[in-house]
Amino acid sequence: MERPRPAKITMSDKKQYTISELAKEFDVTTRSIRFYEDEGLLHPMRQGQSRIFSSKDRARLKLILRGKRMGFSLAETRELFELWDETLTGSEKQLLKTLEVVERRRAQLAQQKNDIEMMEMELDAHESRCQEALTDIRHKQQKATT
Amino acid sequence: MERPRPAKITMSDKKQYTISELAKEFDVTTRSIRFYEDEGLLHPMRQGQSRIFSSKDRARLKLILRGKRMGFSLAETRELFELWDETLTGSEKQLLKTLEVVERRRAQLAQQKNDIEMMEMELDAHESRCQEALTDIRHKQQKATT
DNA sequence: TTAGCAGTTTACGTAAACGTAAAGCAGAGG
DNA sequence: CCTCTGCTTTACGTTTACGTAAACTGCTAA
Repeated sequence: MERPRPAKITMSDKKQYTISELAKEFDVTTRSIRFYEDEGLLHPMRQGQSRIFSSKDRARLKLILRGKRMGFSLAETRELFELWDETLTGSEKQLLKTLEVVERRRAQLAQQKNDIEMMEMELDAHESRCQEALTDIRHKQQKATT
Repeated sequence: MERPRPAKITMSDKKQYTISELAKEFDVTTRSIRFYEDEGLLHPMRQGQSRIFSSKDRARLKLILRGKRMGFSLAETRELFELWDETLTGSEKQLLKTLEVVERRRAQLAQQKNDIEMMEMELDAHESRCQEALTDIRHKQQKATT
């Protein structure tokens, strides 16, 4: 009787996602995703009582996680989201404020790049010291066994 | 009677610091500094009951704060400190483990650099959109006043 | 029909990183 | 001598970002 399947959630082109799909893809718990929704960072639709996430939600989740890796709080990320959204509807004053925020973020990124470079240099230095200490130790072992 | 001042803590070459000096210099609260000590990240000497911080402590505080800007937890920073310290005394096994950790950090930094680049591109894009929206608005205002 | 997931809400628990209030000691200046 | 200022400890409070448990719903496979 091959009836057409009852309109599965997962369409072939994947414009929609279940909570566990996203959880698996990005390696976060469903709890976290729900929490992000509660905090106003994601706005999934509902089918019955189940959440359905759009590709926009997916993109946002990706941004949230990137923000976390960069040390941003959820509040900061939410602030960015809200600014982005206001870009479409905002007044001139709003837009100017947004540009200011963008500049501040840029400065922050510059600082972070600096921090990363310093950190890399230190890693280099300590790696060298480590290597030296290692060859030293091995040298001594060599001598001890002769 | 010009006696020599009673051995002031602050020598001219500044190898020692009080808690509030460091707090001011790095714009953190004294509470935070004490907390870092409690967590084993700083090890100030004592003069009576007052803390005296060495320039090593100062350097470490700088590293702690940099770590925070990069999104590191205090535990992660402490782990690094401990590894650095072990470099001097560690066994071969210890040193190899340290090298592993260094590699992991490097990978993390690479990821962060990537994240930052992406973020910068997005800031560029949104800034452009903002600028467009602004000229649009101003255009309309121009028309409205003619 | 029953069992078993996957999902839901509600709510209390927890770890990290401090904030903040209380209460006390110590030296310097008036 | 008294007070002020800075430092100290002790300890409870707070925010963020979830973890975890309980109890319920709805679909699907056996």
